[in-house]
Amino acid sequence: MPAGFAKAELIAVLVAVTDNEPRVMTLRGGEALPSGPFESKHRSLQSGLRDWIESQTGHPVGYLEQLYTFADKDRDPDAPADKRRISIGYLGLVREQSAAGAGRPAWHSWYEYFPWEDRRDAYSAEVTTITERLDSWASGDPHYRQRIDFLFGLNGKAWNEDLVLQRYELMYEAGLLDGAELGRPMAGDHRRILATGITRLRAKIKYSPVVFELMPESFTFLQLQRTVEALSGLRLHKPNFRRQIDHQELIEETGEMSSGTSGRPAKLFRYRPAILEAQTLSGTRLPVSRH
Amino acid sequence: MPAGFAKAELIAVLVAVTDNEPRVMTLRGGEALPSGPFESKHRSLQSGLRDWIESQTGHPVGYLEQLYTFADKDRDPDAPADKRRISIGYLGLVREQSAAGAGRPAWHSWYEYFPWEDRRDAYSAEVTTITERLDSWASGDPHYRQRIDFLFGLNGKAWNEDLVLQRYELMYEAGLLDGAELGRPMAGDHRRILATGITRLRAKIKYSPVVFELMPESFTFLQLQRTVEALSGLRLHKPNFRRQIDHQELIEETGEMSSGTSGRPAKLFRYRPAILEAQTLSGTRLPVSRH
DNA sequence: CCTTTTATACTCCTTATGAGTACATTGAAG
DNA sequence: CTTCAATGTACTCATAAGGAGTATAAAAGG
Repeated sequence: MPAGFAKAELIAVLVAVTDNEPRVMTLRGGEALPSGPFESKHRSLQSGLRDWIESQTGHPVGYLEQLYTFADKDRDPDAPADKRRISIGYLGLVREQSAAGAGRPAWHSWYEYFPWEDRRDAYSAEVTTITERLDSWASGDPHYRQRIDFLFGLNGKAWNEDLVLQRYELMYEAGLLDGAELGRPMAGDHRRILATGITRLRAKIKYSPVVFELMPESFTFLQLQRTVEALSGLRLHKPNFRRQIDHQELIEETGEMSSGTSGRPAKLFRYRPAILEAQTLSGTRLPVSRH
Repeated sequence: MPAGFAKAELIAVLVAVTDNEPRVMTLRGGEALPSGPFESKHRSLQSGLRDWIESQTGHPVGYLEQLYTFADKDRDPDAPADKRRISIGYLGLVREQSAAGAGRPAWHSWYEYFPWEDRRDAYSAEVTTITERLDSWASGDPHYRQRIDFLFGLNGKAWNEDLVLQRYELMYEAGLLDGAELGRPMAGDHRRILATGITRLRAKIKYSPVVFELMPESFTFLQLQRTVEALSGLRLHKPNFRRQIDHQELIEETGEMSSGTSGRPAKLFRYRPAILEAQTLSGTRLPVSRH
């Protein structure tokens, strides 16, 4: 086979949020991400993947974007060099998990695989284990010390929820992921691909209204907040969250009220995709000169 | 050949800034981006590409990141379906253009290909041509009207320099790119790949210190500003640019002064990569609750 | 000496954001 | 029926960041 030919497949990180847990679609009892060979019948990868996902989950994919193409040699140590496997990863958001599609997919909380990424409540016991083991691995090297502090928010540094992949890679490098003690493993490099997806999504919710792809038609402020909290793994300040959302004019009242919950009923809102154009919220951080 | 095998190649958007112009490395007289077959000898795509670029340009690549994987069917209409070409695109930044490497690469300003993206000074004549032709294409459809206004900053909307790819795709859809009148064409879909690279870089300079990969060892504030202006295609407000930069503590004085220019000599600065950890500047836009 | 060009330091005002307080409604426990 | 827990909603206050413009300093060149 001439150089330049390789086995190509698609692999999907499909996310939904149910019961305030971010869930990812898995196969093989939760140890693999859905993937399949690169089919040639569709015009684009995107449209082909979209069809495939809808047949699997029974739900339309609200949002789909290319994540990353994984092709390093060490992902598949046994494969011959000229048949290196290329996986084109996609991140997809679906509105809710389905009962059962063709492949009977199972949805698992992504914190099963990355328990240390959930900082909504008390840190899990794993966190101290991790930092202790990282400490002994670094054995006083100031360069690694600084990196650990930065990635895990230690010694005065703030925790940054976006650094999912970098934390995973440090732990991998330190040999903490060989056993099954720290989070649930996955086949091959699927857990790294999942980490890539979480990283992308956590970054994205800050400057783009993708969260609404995960919300039902109408929802309360608190439901929206809980969804963002689930994704970011952080607790948010309620009044400030409200202020930020309605300052952006992304949602509007439906006129209905929530019911069935304890506490005072809340107004229901819906997303206003009409405003979608103005979405590129952040816009500029450059000090532009407007004359 | 079984399904799942495809021809894979690497393609690079290599950027340098010289004489206040953002330049991209090209082959074949400026009509193609450098690309090559997927070689299997390196551990990762990244390291293989890095070596290749250094041999081509004679300069080390300061920064290299994966851009996007292009695989749509219509990029190569003549190819049989089962031999679809997959191109893995990378964005690389080099410090200056070299005299001549092995492949005698030529550097062209990226505004040759996208003249409408340069808004540093008076808009080029092309801009009015474009909006007129888009207008007649949209022929009053309010949906397209709104999209044109948003993408090109018309009718009260602000120009957003990040929407390079979206503008290119709208123009493509409207059939404005068939001839050679609007910017210089490139082979195949290379111009779209370049648009993807520019889009990524323009977004990136806002929240990450990648600009410094394009700067010489020491530089003045104005040189830095001119580089950012070249990349973003915008004029910046000088005092505010200064304030923003030194507020971030990314650079420090070398102690030297600039010379040889007209006007008052300026202090020279250097980048402080020591602070690189704290780079993730933007950090949070979520109203986190810190207890 | 005066003009041009670049460098650098401020001021002013508005908006965004972190943090906390106060009060309103509901259902459930006692 | 009262109280409380849980949720919803409206504020205030202080600080930081950002847009816009002004003022002064230091060089080169006529």
